Amino acid sequence: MAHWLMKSEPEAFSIDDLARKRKEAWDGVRNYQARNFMRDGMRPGDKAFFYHSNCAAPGIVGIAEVASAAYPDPTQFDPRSRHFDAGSTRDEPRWVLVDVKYVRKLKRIITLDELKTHPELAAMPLVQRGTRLSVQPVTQAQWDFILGLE
DNA sequence: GCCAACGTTGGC
DNA sequence: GCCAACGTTGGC
Repeated sequence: MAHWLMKSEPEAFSIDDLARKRKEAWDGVRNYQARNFMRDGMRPGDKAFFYHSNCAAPGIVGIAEVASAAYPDPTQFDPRSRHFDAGSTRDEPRWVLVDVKYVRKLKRIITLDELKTHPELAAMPLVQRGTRLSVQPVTQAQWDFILGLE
């Protein structure tokens, strides 16, 4: 079973929002690399760190579970959506999403600052300069190490 | 196919 | 709100 990290701006959708809704379609991903991870890598049952980005204290705040295979993101077909993509068709959708369901919050936020201090995590795209990938793989070793920090 | 311009991400 | 870094677009 693979592990992942998924970023969300808490102002748009936070771990508490997921806790309340239990399950959410992870729409709006418009980056090919992130899409490919969802489409080709994710399987139901995979676990993912829920990461809060673009906020006062960026960091890992919880755990979610992949709850579906990848399927077309409906927002790409909706002209009123900010994620609308005029170049995508229903026959050949460009963007996909997965459903994610709430597992739990961490006992505390493990901040980006803290993650950066550990050499064990230096290979994570998350801590590398200039990387903006919003869906990224996490190795078993990194996963276990981070949970050990909790 | 190059690359400048543009838009977005996301830490700070 | 700023701005560095990056990905995408589109003219040529």
